[in-house]
Amino acid sequence: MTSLSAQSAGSKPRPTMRHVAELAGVGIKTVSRVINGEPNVTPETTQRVLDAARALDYQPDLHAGNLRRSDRRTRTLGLLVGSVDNPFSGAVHRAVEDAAAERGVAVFASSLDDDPEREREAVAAFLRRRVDGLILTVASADQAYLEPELQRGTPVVFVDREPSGIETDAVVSDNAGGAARAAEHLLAQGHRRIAYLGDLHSIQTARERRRGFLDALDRAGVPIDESLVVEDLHDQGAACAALLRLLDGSNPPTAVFSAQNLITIGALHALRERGRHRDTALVGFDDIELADLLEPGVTVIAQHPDDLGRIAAERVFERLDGDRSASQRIVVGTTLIMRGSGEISPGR
Amino acid sequence: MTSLSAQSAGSKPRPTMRHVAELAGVGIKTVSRVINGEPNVTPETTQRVLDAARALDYQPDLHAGNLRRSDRRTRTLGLLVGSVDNPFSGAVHRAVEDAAAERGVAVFASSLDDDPEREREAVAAFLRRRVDGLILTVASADQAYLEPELQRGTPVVFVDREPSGIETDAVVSDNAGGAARAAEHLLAQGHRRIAYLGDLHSIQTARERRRGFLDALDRAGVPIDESLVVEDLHDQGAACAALLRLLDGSNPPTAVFSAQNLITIGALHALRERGRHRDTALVGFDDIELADLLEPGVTVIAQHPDDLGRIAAERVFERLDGDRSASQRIVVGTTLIMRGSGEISPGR
DNA sequence: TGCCCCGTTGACAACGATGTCAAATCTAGT
DNA sequence: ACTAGATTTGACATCGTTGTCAACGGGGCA
Repeated sequence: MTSLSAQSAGSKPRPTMRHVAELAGVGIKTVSRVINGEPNVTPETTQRVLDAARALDYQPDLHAGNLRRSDRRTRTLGLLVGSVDNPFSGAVHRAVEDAAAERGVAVFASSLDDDPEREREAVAAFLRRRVDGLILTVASADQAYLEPELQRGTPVVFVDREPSGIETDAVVSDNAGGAARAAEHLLAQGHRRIAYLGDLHSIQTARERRRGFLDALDRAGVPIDESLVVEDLHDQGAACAALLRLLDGSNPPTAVFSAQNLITIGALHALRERGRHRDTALVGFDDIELADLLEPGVTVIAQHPDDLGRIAAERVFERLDGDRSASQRIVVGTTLIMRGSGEISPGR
Repeated sequence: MTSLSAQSAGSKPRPTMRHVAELAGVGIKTVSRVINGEPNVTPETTQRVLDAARALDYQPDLHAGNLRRSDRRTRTLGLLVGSVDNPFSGAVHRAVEDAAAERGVAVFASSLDDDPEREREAVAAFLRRRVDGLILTVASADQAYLEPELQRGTPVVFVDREPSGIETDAVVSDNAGGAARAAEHLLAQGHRRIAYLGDLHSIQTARERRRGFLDALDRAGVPIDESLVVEDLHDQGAACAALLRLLDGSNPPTAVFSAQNLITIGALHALRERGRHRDTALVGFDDIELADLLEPGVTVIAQHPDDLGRIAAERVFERLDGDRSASQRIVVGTTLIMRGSGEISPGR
């Protein structure tokens, strides 16, 4: 007969160590020992416990254990990226996940959307869940609010963008260097009127890329036409519209540097729309899928998001393993991939 | 002077409600009331507690609370997708995240890589962390192992692929219908020799797409040339190689249906490599970025991963809110997007 | 003035697990 | 056969929080 005092919604209660212990006829601590592979349990006892655990489909409660355990590790990481459906973020995420999974660590992922408020909320959500470490892409102007958490020993590693107002590890692309490389490449083709299409000025990497680009023009002694430097483009549509405006102007650029993947896609649309894709050079920052199949292929300064993610995760685990050395700023290089669009000369 | 009995690594201890209570000069239960916004606390007491919490940078421990709380909700979801760096998965993930964030729920994301073992490990990792619900894309042949968890009342919703060996909610694309639509579209252009490039036969959606495709040919009375039906292609390289082989054969296809996004990209490479992209028709299953900028544009059967993710998340939350109705199988339609490649006729 | 009631507060047990420690059992050595 | 020492086992406190419940104090009413 089934018990009359069943659960409310017909759902069986979740088994605990106590249930397993009862069924196996041992003490609860012995179950704990078996589940955690601690020594000094006879093979027969071990087997009885394992059988009981299997019979009840017992799953240990990591958080209850963590509450009492001395290391206080939840084996959980918090990851904040631009957006989980952006390919760049996806690659970072995947690299972090791989490094984490290897160590039995699960990853909370959140999307930032370049919103400082989402940043704060995501971090708070991570901390309430007692993640062992944080890997963050940030949008706020100042991350000093993380200082107390850092003092408590929680590893915090910044990825993609550098921290401000706080001293901690960071893994970033060589944004200025990559942008300069793009500018130099276009200058080498003979271009002098190069448009710059950039992301929100509030984003640290966007400022870096702009700086690298402008510095390179400066070094080459090319005067800067302010009307060709457009910032605060945050999606394909805005980028497309901005470039259309430049192309339709009286003195259009002969080359374009688009400083982010979505902006590059918007620029590609604008060039096609005006039929200028074969005579206007284009170099994009960040690689894009299918760039090699377009005609012309899209020349890009490729970042290495997988390296960013992997290295950031490794920093976190090194810190968790006791590394107390000074915080590092690790710069990952970029790679110029020539596919055609960046090798168009201004002659026409 | 600083205390001599400081922390080992110079890290301050994490404050608990007890510390806040002490600093505010109140009982610990009063702190709990304030933090959780429970009624019956005077404004002055509330203020003192909030000040103390702020001063200590107190963050409540969600898991400790959950242990005692009656609802036993961790406000956490487990999401298993193909791979977090696949654009389709990214869109599903983003939709789930948005629905979850709205409710203060955090999301664990894991990549499946179509590996049954990873599936089991990811699910176990989720359950040890006591997620409130599971949204799963699966690779195993049978998910009966989830039955006990389902009995305990944990909502489990399958996304993208249907469950097997278990009765629960599922949100899937109309795979057979979409594949049939692709076949019909190519047939309508006059094609009779249409190649099928499919994913691993072990994947349920791959079998569905193959079935839909073959059934459509059958209905049209077009004989099936087995040599044109290639399965078990799991990445760009394999797809590219397979299509090259077909193109180099004595009787190449006049049209190609590529049944998955990576396969479509591999097919595009193969067609370019042989210079056949303007005379061989191509329809891909699943939309791909930049498909509209290629020449010809890539005709696709677009899925709606954002809808899949959003609806799956909604199902989970409805179940959590007490919905005990029979499990549903929700089918999300696909959309044929004509961009040129699918409208090439066999004539040449 | 005295009583009741309600708003406010805190002591205490409990959630599911692990660390500590002592009790029980076994082994071996004399 | 007896004891020392090692091995196996479980009772109990505890982690940070919330649910229960009782105590306290003040206001309103008879």
